Amino acid sequence: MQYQRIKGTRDILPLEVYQWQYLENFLREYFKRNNYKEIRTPAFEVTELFARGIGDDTDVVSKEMYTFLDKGGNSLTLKPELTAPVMRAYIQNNLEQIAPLTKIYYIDALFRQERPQKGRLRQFHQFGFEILGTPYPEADAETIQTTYELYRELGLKDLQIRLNSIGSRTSRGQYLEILRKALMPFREDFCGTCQERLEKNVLRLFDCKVEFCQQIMTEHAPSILDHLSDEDRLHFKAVCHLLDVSGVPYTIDKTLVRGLDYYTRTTFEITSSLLGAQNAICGGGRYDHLIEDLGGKPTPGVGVASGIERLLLILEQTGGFPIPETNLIYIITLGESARVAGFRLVCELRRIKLNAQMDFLRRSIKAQLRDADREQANWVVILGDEELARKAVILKNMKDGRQTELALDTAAEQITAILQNQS
RNA sequence: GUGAGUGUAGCUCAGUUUGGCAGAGCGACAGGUUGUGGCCCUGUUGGCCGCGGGUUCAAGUCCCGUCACUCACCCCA
Repeated sequence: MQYQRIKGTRDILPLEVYQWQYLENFLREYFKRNNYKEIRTPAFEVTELFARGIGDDTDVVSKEMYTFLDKGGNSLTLKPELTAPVMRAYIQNNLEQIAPLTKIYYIDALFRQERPQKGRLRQFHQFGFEILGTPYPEADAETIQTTYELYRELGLKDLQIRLNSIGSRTSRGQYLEILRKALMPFREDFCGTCQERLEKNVLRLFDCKVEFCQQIMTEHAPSILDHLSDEDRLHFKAVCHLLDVSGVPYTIDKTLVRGLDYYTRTTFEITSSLLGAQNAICGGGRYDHLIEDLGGKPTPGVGVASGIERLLLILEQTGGFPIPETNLIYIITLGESARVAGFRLVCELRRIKLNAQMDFLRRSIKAQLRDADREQANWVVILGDEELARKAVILKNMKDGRQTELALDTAAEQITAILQNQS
């Protein structure tokens, strides 16, 4: 048996890696343009960080983490999520001392031990960004607007933005009691998992796909939006207004509850019909207590995380990738001494920063040309013993097939001149 | 953790119903053109039919087991 990839991981092969590079280049340029600075954190952290940050009772922490003991007996975990590590770095490095407001982004690999399916992997990648230091709705609105605009620039269409407020911690606590009380009378009518949810995590009842459960919920579940504090309501209205003003389309979905414990007030999610059952391309929201929960000074924050594999899945279907340019100059040689001269020419071209390559398989001219074509070379240099004898090379344009003869000694300079002339 | 589907050439898949020589297209390689790519034509290469056991004169095909992958549930990006 050959060695195999670990379940839920993927090889990114040479022919598809340009898609990743295209996206990564775009993201770095986009974030630079929007004045976000990159942050990179280690691949693993102490397990405690995630238990505290994400919440012990969440699925991510309770059953999906890659956790192990190091030789010192410390419990460490491959990061299943990025906000908590970024907050740890923010606190540990006193970033709040540098400026009262911090805008940071990241592109990174994450690990969760789940059953893989479409758009879900055990090692997957996210990019995301965070705005730290402000409680005001402008930051919430910028987070959503910036994410939406990013997708729009990539050419994505038919995105649904779902927006909700789950209130501050106090008003949410009160609401959860009201919700539980309102649903208790129907306890027996719910499906098995929902009966458990009623005990452990009432908010999740909104997610159930069983029709009858949904019917009970629409008929009898009070909306969180009716139980927000005045401050929460004003904040939410302000976020909506700013989105209206900036032309970002959204729908308020009072059933949207994010699965991580740290969220307060604003939560949102953007979905695409081009994905499978896991149709969220990103999710995010406000977290006003996370930093203090992790031992920092009370600092409000808001942010978003977007799945890179899911984004690529969409771009693949919409033909969102530009064709990569090679600018390859392929040197074809025929004969022993021509091969040596050709090698020299390749080196010379590379020295002046041109993309040059020669055949290493000593193939026929036909095979070398076929290879040049496959490699999408724009130009081919043909150098056989015949040409060598008269100190010349043939330069062939692969687009129109025309050939000209150049002097071997000055071939590199002449090629440079031709390329410059052309563009 | 639960459920369903699929495993045959490098890739995409026929062949399984009704057991009887292991197939196609694409790709790769070569020839058609003494030293000229793509298009076309011809040929060549390429297989533990996922793995193990069973039934049978005979198994890719039927039976049992097992592994892997995919999709879905839970939950999330």
